[in-house]
Amino acid sequence: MTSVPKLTDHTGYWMRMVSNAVSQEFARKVSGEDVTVAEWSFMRSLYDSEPTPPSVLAKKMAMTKGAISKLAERLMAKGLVEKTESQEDRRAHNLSLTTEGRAKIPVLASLADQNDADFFGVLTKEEHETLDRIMRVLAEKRDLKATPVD
Amino acid sequence: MTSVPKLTDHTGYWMRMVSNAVSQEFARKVSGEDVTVAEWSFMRSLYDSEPTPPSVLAKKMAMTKGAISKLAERLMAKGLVEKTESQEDRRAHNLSLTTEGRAKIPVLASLADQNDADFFGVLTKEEHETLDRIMRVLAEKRDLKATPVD
DNA sequence: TTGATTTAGTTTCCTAGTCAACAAGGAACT
DNA sequence: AGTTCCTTGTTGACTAGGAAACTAAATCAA
Repeated sequence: MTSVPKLTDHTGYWMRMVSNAVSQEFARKVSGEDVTVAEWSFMRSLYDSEPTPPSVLAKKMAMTKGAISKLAERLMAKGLVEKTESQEDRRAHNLSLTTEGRAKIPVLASLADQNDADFFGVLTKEEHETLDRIMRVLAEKRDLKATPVD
Repeated sequence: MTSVPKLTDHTGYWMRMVSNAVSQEFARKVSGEDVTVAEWSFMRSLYDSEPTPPSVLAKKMAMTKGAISKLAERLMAKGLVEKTESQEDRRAHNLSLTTEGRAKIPVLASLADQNDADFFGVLTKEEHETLDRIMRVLAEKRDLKATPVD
């Protein structure tokens, strides 16, 4: 018998399901701070290297510059990010967190910690470590460096 | 020192990254058959239980009925799915694969196999089995039953 | 220095979802 | 039967992102 494999026969299927659930739950958590997952990712990336041009953020987050442009605009509208014109290059500008934006970082980070704990806390320490290691191996093999967002 | 955890400190981060890469690569593969990942998932779900009402598909795929309605319309436009009116309930109808749609299933399924192999083939057999098991445990704990799509 | 090419960022159009409002049929209660 | 409530599916408004066209500025080449 040559039966067609089921959706559930693939590891990718389960990973997508779990990953989506993790993201959705995290989205729910951060929505209390009036922020989306993409916005958190943007802000956390910025936190490491302010001020930073949009083009660098785009690379870091593996998003198009168009998407970054719109994301930055939303964050500026919320007063969490600000733009400063570049001196050297009149096309360019740099993005930074506002005081308000920076103040949110530890709050959001602790929600991220909490989310990981909520999902992976059911695993044994060893299982969790194994999972983490395998994910990093897979990312490494594919040369995945960016911050995924959706 | 109370430093803020990095994005990369969370297992969820790596999982989202790997999962997105798996999905994107699969999307690329099935696009050659002029089908999206959501469409594949829809068709494969249907394959198990034709004919089936949209409402059941929505549950199975964890999508809103609105999304299913539009997805079904796209698939009908492509001639891969067809609709038959229900006899008992004049609001309802059932969805089935067309002959053409059914013929695509084994092709797409083998692309799914290929995709899993491409990504997880770099792991040892034991690692792959462990990963698969952990994913199923996590899905089980959260009572995740549906077919994720994006 | 001027013309061509490259780069930075924005904007427009498209896709694919959610959510909420809706129409219409069915079911249940009186 | 009539009223109310529930269920089925569709639609429209909205959101978030990608792709590509576009603008303006910088760089490079002759």
